[in-house]
Amino acid sequence: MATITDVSKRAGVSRSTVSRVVADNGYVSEEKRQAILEAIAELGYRPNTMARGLRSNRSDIIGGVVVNVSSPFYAQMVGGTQVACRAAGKSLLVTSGHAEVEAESRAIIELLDRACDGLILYLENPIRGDVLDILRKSGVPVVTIGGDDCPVARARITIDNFTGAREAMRHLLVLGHRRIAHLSGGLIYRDSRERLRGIEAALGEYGMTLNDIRVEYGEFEERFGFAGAETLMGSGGDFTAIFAGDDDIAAGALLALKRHGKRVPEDVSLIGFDDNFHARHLTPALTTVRQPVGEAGQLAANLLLQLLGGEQLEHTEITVPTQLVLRESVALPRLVEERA
Amino acid sequence: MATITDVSKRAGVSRSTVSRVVADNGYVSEEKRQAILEAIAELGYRPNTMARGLRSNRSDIIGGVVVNVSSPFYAQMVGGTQVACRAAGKSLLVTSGHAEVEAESRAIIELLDRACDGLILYLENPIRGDVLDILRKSGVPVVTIGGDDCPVARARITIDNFTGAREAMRHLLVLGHRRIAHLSGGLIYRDSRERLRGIEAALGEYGMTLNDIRVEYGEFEERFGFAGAETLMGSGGDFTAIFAGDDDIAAGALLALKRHGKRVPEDVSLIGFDDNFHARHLTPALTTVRQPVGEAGQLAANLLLQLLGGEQLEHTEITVPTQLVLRESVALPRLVEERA
DNA sequence: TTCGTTTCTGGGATCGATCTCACACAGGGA
DNA sequence: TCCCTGTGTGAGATCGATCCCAGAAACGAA
Repeated sequence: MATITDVSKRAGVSRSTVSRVVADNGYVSEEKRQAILEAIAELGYRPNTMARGLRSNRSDIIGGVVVNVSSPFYAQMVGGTQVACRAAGKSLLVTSGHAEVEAESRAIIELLDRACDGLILYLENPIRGDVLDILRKSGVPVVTIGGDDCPVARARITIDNFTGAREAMRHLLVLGHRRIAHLSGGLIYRDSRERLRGIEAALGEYGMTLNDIRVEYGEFEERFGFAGAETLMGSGGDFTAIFAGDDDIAAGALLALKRHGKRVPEDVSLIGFDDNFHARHLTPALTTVRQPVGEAGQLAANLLLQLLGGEQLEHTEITVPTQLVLRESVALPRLVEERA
Repeated sequence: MATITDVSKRAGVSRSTVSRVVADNGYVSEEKRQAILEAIAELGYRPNTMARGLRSNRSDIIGGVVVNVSSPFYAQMVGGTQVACRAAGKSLLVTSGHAEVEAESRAIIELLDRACDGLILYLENPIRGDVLDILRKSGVPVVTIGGDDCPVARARITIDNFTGAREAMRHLLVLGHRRIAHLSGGLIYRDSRERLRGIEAALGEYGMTLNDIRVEYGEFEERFGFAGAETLMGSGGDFTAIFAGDDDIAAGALLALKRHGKRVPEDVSLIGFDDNFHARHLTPALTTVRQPVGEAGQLAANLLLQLLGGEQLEHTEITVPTQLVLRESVALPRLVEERA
């Protein structure tokens, strides 16, 4: 591989001058600039990122941590982030945190070791104290998506789970549903808690509280949707609508409902959250709340790039809106009464 | 940040000795080793990856190119690769090639610039000549997944599209289907071509050729599935089964079939390819061919790691098997005759 | 002419590790 | 005694860039 010295010799100038041309700063005569560019082309010179990084303490790498890169949800987010990074000439190095403190900690440390210029974190746990210290000491700017408030984060993207869940719940309430069940992804997840708050808010508008509906807690997984719906039906089954914590849960619930001969939406209305890849492929197509995941990832990247550009955005918080997507899985509850 | 010199001073030894302890090679007395480890812990020393990389010409980064990181299919592959890389203490840097020559070329160059120790490439186009030269000159080991034969690849993972498609087609033929349509993802994709070969092979076993079935060419997209099925039905619709190029196409076709009042599988059997996230969520659940994408990604990483370990695997080729997954979308064709 | 400013260039230190080499010493074996 | 091998250690070169600084040249203004 050709080095900057090779180029400088070929062009008959010093390394400094070559460096100036490559970095496009400082004064260089047009004549030498041309000679250098020519030499670069002839030798196929590409600057050594390691050497550059070592000296300048920048890597042009943005580090990212998400729960799981292989899940479609996070993949979409990463995709959005990558688009923004690429446009700015940065590479994106992404790691999975698997929603475990230990893995998340290691992921952050690894990225820091790689001398990332900045980090985008989607964590499920609060950052461990020692990692927080290292992070703070490193001075690397951090943007978080979702997750809890992180003391080192200079900016934060929040997905509006609250409003999304409130809208979804309102939708059911407006149509006249009152006997409603919610299959929650579990209180350990901030997302779940936010959604519950949204549900509560909607109920409040109708003079109801969470106590007036049936709530089951589980995991963000299809099998919980199935099991949860089974439980609901086992114990009376007196409900006209199910609000699932996410689309996977909804898919499981749908299976269970069908197994019990319940028609959706004629007998039971079903609503999900996420608008993931298979929401519209379910039968009936699932009414759900769309999260603009890719946009969130892109926004996070742009905020980080601004920070890297020297802009001061202390504790900026951007909330990206969710959107209720009406499909076929929700209907008026009176259809149930008619059958009865 | 503490440097190796800080550690050496604190422990009262030379940098060389510290380096030996960190790299765990060469002779170091137990006494000094302890002192050094202590100093490392106290100072929170972490070796600078840039400096190390610059000197040793290794980055411990594996580079990957896939078509599109945000698609679930590739995300799964990347997930598998990452697991293997992590286990070996390597980071994975992935970029999207978007199935375009230009983007794929840039992606490879970028990874090379990052001094990746090795590359895993899932490309849709043959590598451009100039990139090939750079790649060759760099001496970086390359493993390809799918895609065309790549001259620089030291090993290659192939997903057995041929056998998968043959099995799927056989499945239809064994059940008695003869009037069959195939919605191909398009001849520009190697995968499509392989699948067509598989289809041909199965047909051959029954004394038939591709001319005996109806083939429509399009894209690996749901809307082609819809349009393709519409076309089929528009022109007579004399078929008892559709073999879709992939599950997205199948999903589109299913929509079109339903729209025309065709029941699946009673009126028309439908079979897909991929076993992607929504295959089993369709109604009826889709019979399809599973591609072990994650495993392929993992295998590729392991091969690359072997290469990095110095093993000679010139032109190794591993074919990972596909598997027919029987669900609900295929039935005997005679049901159609009965209705008629 | 002198001074100041702008333009242009190269020397050399520097980033933080690795790695080769020289050397010291201990313990055998001939 | 001499030599060899194995063990342990540090000095210093090196990787390939960046970047500060000194200084030259050109130009105009005073």
